[in-house]
Amino acid sequence: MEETNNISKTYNPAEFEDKIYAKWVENGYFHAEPNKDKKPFTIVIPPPNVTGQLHMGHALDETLQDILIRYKRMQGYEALWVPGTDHAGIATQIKVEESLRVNEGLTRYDLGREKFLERVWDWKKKFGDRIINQLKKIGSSCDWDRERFTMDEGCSKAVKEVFVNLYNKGLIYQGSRIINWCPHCITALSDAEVEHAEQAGHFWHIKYPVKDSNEYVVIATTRPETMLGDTAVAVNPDDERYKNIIGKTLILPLVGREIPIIADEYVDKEFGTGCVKITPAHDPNDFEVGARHNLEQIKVMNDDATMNAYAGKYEGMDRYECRKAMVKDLDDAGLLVKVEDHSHNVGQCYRCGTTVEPIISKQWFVKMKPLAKPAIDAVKNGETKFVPEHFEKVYFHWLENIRDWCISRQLWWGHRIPAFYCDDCGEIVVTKDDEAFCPKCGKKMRQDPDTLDTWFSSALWPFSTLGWPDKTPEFEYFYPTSVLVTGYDIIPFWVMRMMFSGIEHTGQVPFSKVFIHGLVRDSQGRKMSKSLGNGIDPLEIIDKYGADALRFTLATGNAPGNDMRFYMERVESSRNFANKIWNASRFTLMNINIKENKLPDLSALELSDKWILSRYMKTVKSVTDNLDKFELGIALSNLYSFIWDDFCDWYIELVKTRLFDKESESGVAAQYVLTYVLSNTMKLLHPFMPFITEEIWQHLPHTGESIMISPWPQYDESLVFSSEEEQMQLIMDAISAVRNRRLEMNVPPSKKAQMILVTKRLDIFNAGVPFFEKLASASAVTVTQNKDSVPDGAVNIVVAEAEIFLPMSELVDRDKEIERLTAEKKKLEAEIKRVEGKLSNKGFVDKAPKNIVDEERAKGEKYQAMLDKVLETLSAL
RNA sequence: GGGAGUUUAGCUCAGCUGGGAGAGCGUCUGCCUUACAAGCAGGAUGUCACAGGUUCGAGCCCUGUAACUCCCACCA
Repeated sequence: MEETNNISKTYNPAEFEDKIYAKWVENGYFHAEPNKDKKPFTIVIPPPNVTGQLHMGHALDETLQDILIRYKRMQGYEALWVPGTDHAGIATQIKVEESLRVNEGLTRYDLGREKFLERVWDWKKKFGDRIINQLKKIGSSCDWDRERFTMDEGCSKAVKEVFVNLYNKGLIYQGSRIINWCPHCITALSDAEVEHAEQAGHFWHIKYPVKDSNEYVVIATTRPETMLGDTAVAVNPDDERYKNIIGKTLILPLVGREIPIIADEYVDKEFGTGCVKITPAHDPNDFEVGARHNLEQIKVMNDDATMNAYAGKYEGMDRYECRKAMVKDLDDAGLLVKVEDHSHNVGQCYRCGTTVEPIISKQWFVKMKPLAKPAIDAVKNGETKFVPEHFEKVYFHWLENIRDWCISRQLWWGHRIPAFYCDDCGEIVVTKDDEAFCPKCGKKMRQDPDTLDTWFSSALWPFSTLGWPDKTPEFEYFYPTSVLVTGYDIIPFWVMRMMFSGIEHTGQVPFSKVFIHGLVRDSQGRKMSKSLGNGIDPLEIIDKYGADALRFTLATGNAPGNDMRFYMERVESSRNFANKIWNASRFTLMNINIKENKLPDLSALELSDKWILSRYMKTVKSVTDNLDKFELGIALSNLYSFIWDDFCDWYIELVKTRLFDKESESGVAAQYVLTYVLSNTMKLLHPFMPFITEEIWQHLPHTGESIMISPWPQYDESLVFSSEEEQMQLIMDAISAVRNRRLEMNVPPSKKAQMILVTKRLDIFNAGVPFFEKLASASAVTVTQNKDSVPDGAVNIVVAEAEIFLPMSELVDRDKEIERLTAEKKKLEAEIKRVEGKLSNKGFVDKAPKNIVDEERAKGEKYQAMLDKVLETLSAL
């Protein structure tokens, strides 16, 4: 990064972003090592799925993390950002199967497990690399030496360690229970992986005849096909209507099987007919009832939700086909009493949208209650804090209502379950070893064919990536991590599971802060999705507007945890901001010939210098404070207005005259201040817009290799000049007032005018003379205490502490002037009335803080003085 | 059926512990002022959803109402 003042005329991020990133990587600035002399600051990336490419939500997530990590790095922390990707079991397997089907007409079974997995690894390589490249384009300062993958060797080791430990503690068990089954993905799902959607359905009322009698009961069901697996009908024991038939036997229609009528508290007398068919193999409640009454469990479906042999004549039909056929048969048999419309919630697979089937199945589970408790406590006692805080409620709600976690998946892509079976004697061994021999008969054992829920490995990510279960120096130093940055939609899947896993396996919470952000939506507020085709590719935005503009857009105008809308006008305005910075820097470079970046002696500072330094210091403070509070949007908007309004619109304009005379003492001082403020402001902006700030910083006089490893600006009280700020404010207000009047009177800027400023505060306004000349189109300025020199009929402007006259009597329209002054008078009187109202309120004067009361008094005096002048002018007319 | 969030300028949104309503975009007026027309200067636009309450003082705190959004939920 050579030092030159030749900086291209227009802001063109494509010219330097990639080059700068390559330099950063080359110099190892992103790399972190355990370092006793520094405090660690650690973030592990929420690993993007290797299913495809990054979307705008990722861009937001990465931008926020990069802002935090760069900020802390500059503050002197040993800042580590661990990058990586997630194997995303179901999601990736579906993608690869789909591509196999479309491109080659093959299924995974055609290839076989081993060959299929090779294909998935190919896919992983391709998309994993693409994702890493996208991360780099955004500017992410990840430690690429520590890039991880949820199925790499280390993560696999951690997974086995955890599985075996939990198994040995009795916290992992195998059992036959009702789970959510996706017939399309052919696998079990956890509760979190099921989305519920309201669906229009029916309530079928069906007669079940009582054996050896003309009696019958009527049950109501939304899933008639499951009656093939009914093994009882239940009524409430207190239901008078049915008391006398408890214990009798029913003939299951269409099947002919005999089933008992049982009594169970579970049945709600008020709902439906008060009789409930019990299908223990296909419904979680019925499963419980069945268990209490020792009922047989008859599973009537295959894994793909077609009916099996227990369905008799319906065998081979799809579940919905079967439903239709059965309803018709029941109707034909006169057993269908009525059909009601009924909308109810149906579970759908979160990956493919297929309606899940609750089904009995032998799976592996994690016992959640003992793990949930400490995870709840850790947030309750503040060891881990959510930002914004209200997301803790979501977290608590999940953990407090949690049921055991089904972790086995009938997929090929994922961590193989480390359990081995002996086909001869049925012995089970759970081990970290890759193979096992039966402890009883010595025979080589068969490994469980299933894999683990993707989230099982993601749950270990904060420590598996740092070397756990080994006590590596990295683990010892960087763990627990500092902040987790993620979207609120992923709290139940991931945040919660990392929490209880971290506490259980490392004895420590995995992170002390959880910084939650919202979703990125399209311009109409809709979720960006493939099916709607409304997604915007972050890379396209970067190509066109630059990564800095994208980052600015994502980091601004939004409070933590809230969703945001993304649209091009916002990106354009971000790019315009970058362009503004670019040009202000170009101006600076064109006007300095100093070689050092330092401040001149305080004695050399002029009013405007003190003003901008003071404003700058306040910006340092607000940006730092807001970053510490995760208020990135506020921090950034403070910087925006400091740069654009204070630095560009005022300071640069104020010092132009001095800069024309580069060699003068005043000109040199201006160069130093200009350079100092710009360069340090670039530091404040660097976490948000890393590329442009580096590019500019490199061109300015500097010490050190890169802005990204330069120290974060410190707040320095000695550079806060409050009275100069106030003085400058009065001058600026006067300038604005003159500009306003001139525009009102249609005076072109090219027409200069004499200006007489009457004030009692010569000390304040004398310093403003050059500024009035430069910025208020004044040809000659007179600052005086009396009105003697004011010609008759001059244009009059009343401002705080002064009255300004422009001798342009030919432009003054007496009637209009009276009208304007009357309006002014009204306004001032209203203000005075408001202030007086407050001050005459005894409660206010007595109870309000003194500084507030004093402020009001001062305002009152100021407005009164202005009103007096307005009245004076008015009466003269 | 629970729970959360939102409601502020034409649009999109800020507004930190209560002390005279803000930004960006759009719009209107005037400017090619040699850093920037991706710009400069100036202007207009708000019963801060509604109704109560607390307070000297409420966009902000409390209660209730309405609308929208989201999450959770085994009434068959």
